[in-house]
Amino acid sequence: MPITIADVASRAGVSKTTVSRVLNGKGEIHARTAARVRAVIDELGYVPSARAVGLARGRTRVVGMLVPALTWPWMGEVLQGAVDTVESAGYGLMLLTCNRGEASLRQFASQVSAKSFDGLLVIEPEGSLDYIAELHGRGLPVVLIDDRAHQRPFPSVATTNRGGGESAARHLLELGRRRPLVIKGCEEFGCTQERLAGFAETYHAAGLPLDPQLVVGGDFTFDCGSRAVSRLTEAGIDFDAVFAHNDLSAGGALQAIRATGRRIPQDVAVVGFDDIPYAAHTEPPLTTVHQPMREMGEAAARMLLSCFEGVPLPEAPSVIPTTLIVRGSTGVPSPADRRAVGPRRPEPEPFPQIR
Amino acid sequence: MPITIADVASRAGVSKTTVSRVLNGKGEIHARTAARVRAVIDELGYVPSARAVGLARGRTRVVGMLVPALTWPWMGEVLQGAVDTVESAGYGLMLLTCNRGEASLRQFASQVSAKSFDGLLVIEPEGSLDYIAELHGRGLPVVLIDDRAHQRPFPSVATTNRGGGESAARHLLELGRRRPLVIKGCEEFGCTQERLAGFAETYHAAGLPLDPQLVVGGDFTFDCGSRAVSRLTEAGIDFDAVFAHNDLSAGGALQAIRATGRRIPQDVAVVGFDDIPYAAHTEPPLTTVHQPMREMGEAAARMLLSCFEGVPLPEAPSVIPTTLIVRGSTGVPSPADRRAVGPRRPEPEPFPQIR
DNA sequence: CTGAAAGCGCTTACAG
DNA sequence: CTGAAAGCGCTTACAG
Repeated sequence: MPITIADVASRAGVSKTTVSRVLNGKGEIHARTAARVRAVIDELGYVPSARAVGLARGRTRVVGMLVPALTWPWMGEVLQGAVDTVESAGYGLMLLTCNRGEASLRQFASQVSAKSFDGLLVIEPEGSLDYIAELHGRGLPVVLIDDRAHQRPFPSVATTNRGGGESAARHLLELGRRRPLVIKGCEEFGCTQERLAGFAETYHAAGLPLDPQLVVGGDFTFDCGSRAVSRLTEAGIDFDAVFAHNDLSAGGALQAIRATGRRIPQDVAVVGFDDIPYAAHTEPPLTTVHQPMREMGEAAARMLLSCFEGVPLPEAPSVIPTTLIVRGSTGVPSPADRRAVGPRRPEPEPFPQIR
Repeated sequence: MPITIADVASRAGVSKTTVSRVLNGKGEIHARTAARVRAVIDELGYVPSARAVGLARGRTRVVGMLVPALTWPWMGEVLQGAVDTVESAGYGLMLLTCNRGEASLRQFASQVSAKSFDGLLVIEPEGSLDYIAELHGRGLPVVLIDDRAHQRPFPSVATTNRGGGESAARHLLELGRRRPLVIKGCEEFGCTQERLAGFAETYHAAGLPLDPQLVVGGDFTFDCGSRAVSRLTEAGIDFDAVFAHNDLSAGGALQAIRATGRRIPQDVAVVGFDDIPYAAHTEPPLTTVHQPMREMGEAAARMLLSCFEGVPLPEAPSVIPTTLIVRGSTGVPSPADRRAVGPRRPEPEPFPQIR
């Protein structure tokens, strides 16, 4: 009983062709006819069936978004950016995951084969990068939100992980810290390498190459941060700063340092990476490198949408810079205080993090 | 050039009808014929077009999920539960938001009219509950993840907000706390009322009705928690415990209490609500009422899917209980320690919260 | 057990 | 400026 284009046509006394033309603004139509058709459309509250339009036109007006996990702390921001952009353009966003092993990759592949979406947004496809590359090769529009795209020409959005590492190093150097401890992220992520490289090079250039003992492995968890600090402290290896590759591990470091009785930032200054909401609430609040997650989601979605409009996808990554956010863990006394250092300060975005 | 059912049919030397029957396992088919068709399907890697199947069958095999915001700390868990369940059933999950005012509600409405999905999962529709109710009335399968559904018969999944408040109260009573401060959530959420009611009744039943001065408004933010504590402290109003309606505001309370030099839990015991990952990392770690967000997402998705299979949606809410998680903020000495109290302890789920 | 044909609800040459 | 007809890729009575 849902109303169709045929209902509109007969009620307006025109053909379905004419209704379709009014709907899509194609072809010349007598103003009076168009007005009449529009009136009927409004009267009946007619909306074309997405299925039928999709079949006839060969596209779905749906964007797929493949994510590794929905529970990572910054994932909501990326998603929000992407979904806002996609919806504003009148598209839908289909959420896809393929982190439940082989079976779920098959699921994903069959969604692709079924042509359930016109293009794909992908966040850090760990195991599936090759498959994604193949899809891209076969003509499916794909935009990555990832760093590893640097390696091959691939449409993607990235941030300045290396630059972020540099800014953290410059900040700690300005504070006179000579022996920073680096707590790395998972090795398999490109961002880990970049953040380390930027940080290490800056210290090296300042005549203070990193002590290899002070560059320790981590896995982006709170626990890896606190363990790293405890281990070095027990081993009697000294450090006067910490650069952790994400905020969670920085938070772990913060707690472990305080547990040993050292003061932050006087004895040890701590810098994280990400700027998730948690960073503003540690004790003291965490200085960190802000990643523009929401903006990256928006930019990736915009790229994909304009590709649908015929704009070719750029092969070089679109890079949105990080920003150093200085808080108490490196020296600002008041917990409420917060200032940005660097070329651009992100808008004072509201983080709607209630409940 | 994508291959269609016609390609498979001609290559297998049968009609499209037969291919369709093999695909869908309908009707009697000669074993040999079926095998041949299946071989061709595999050989060609044929997957039916979702658009065409949708149009022919009148359903999309897509579930819509309407969320108020993607950046709330527990949203990822709900989403993960829903998407896992939906994908395992071979369905897709279309993410919808309508929090950008009137325009975005229209966007949503038009997705509904376009019949872009077969059913809808809805999380706490603040402004749109009436519209959702109307859609449900018109026959769109809808499952709510919300508490307010209690009020009208509506298929929904909820948790024991009242019971959670009770368990918090019992725990604090056992610890001998007689003057608890309650930091409420936003008034417009049903959960706020329920959590307060359960807590207040339990204290009342123990002969210790709450002091009205100690029940203060809040908005689920970190800041509202710290402000509430500071304000009462300055006013010289005494309390020996805090029950905050979410973990963020409990975290704020925690910091403010420590800032005044009082010890936790010796001087003030603190209990939160939600059990987001943050709760395990406060100083001291936060005792809190665990909400089964992922399970709620899964349950809601399962309800909707079985409705597609013909099982009628229950009008009474499906309730998944909360669990009290006891940590250092009410008395466990070691930060690593954690034990569950109550009828059911949630599985020791891995929170994949890396990066 | 199998197939020709109509139909799902649109769009788009093609013809006028 | 407008419409009849074919087509998008499937499913489903209907007939055999």
